[in-house]
Amino acid sequence: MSDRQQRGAQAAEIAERLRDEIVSGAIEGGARLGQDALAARFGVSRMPVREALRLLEAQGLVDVPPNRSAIVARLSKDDLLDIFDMRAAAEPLALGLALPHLTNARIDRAAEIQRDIENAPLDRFGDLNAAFHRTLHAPCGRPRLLAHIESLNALADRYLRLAIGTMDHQGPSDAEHRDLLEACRARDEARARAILTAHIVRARDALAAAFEDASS
Amino acid sequence: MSDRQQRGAQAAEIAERLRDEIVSGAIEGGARLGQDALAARFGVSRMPVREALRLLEAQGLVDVPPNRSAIVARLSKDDLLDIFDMRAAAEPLALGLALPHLTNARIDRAAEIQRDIENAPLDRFGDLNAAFHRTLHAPCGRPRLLAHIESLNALADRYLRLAIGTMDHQGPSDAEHRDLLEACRARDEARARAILTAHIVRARDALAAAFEDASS
DNA sequence: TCCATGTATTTTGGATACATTTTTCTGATA
DNA sequence: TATCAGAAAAATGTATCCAAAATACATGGA
Repeated sequence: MSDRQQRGAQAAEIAERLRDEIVSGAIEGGARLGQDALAARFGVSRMPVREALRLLEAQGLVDVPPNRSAIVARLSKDDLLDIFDMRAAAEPLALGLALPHLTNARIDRAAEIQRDIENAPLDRFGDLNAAFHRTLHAPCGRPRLLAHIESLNALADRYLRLAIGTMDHQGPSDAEHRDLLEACRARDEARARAILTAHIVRARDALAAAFEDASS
Repeated sequence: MSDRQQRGAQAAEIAERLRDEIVSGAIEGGARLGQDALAARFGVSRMPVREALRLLEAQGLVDVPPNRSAIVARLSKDDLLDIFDMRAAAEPLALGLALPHLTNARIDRAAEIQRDIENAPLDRFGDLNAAFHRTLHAPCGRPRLLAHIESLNALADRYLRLAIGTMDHQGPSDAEHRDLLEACRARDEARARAILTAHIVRARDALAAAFEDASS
């Protein structure tokens, strides 16, 4: 860990870098994550590596069976449905709670991120999309709920990256984002929640179809 | 760890015992969980203790600040709302997904647990209540969703134990459970979800009121 | 009396070392 | 050739050791 910040942050740093590699697909599902190999790679002992693996396990990105090497969680259609249905339950809740505290300035910030999404390269879509929704959800003031949503988004990103480019997801998504912003500006909670739910459900179905194609 | 099962299970065992003590209130919010003290108490080194604390942190039961002692998460009304609103989002989803796969035999098993609830002493309510709902949710076939709900139930139990006995929660809860079973027998998804949502929201409000009283 | 500063103690984070389990490799046998 | 047994190798789980950080405490000053 060349640029390690300070004592007590190594595990978090390792976890973050591994998470990026897993989410981006650089490490594929089913890959073995040996503690020794990771320790050597990051230049630390196995101890912080173990903590990092536990963190990733708690987020559902790796599986850590006792006495065996950690394995990157495999992708499956059932898992995809599991994740996206949880998002469809959690994110509208956060949005609805945030709406009364949502300032116009913040909505403008989200709109700016949406403009970035429409211009930036595809491989940045995951990050920017998460930032867009996070901007709208944050004022809900529910730390556990927000952490849960972040965790789900990391899981969802793996499926998104698989399918992105192979399908026309962008067009509908951009339109839905703009509708969502409009409903937020009008402070129309019911409509905003409905749009967000439909947004996630549509993404779920599109990705599920793309995943089936890719698996066959 | 006198009765430790086998290599690799110590951390999980310690976490489970600590979780029971935290949920039951034997250890109060804000209490310091020093690694050395816990290691001595369980007769192991600090290493499995550290893993156990990480597990509990992932479940939201303890806070582990860097370079400082872990402390049991404090209870607050905001946290209570956070937890119960997430339950109200997640559990009806699981129930709705489970309903098509729910057998009459399983509904009968849930009804039996409900009878136990009505007869058993109050301090068993948390466990039995969780078992009741788990029985109805399990057939949804969504491992992540079910794990999420279990985790939320552990957090919710802390608030339940605080208020139980000081309020008349049992009567309404029993009636709602019976209504829920009836809706399940009729395979009426919309009604079952509505009852469950109302059940959780009512518990949330009752506990929030009881918590405010206790805090004042 | 209260607050600030410096020191000593306590406690955590990480590295190293050892024991146990799992995995892999070898070789014999059907 | 395929399969199974056993041994060697590798990897994990735990204990112990050392260093860094935080807390507690004592001392001195306003």
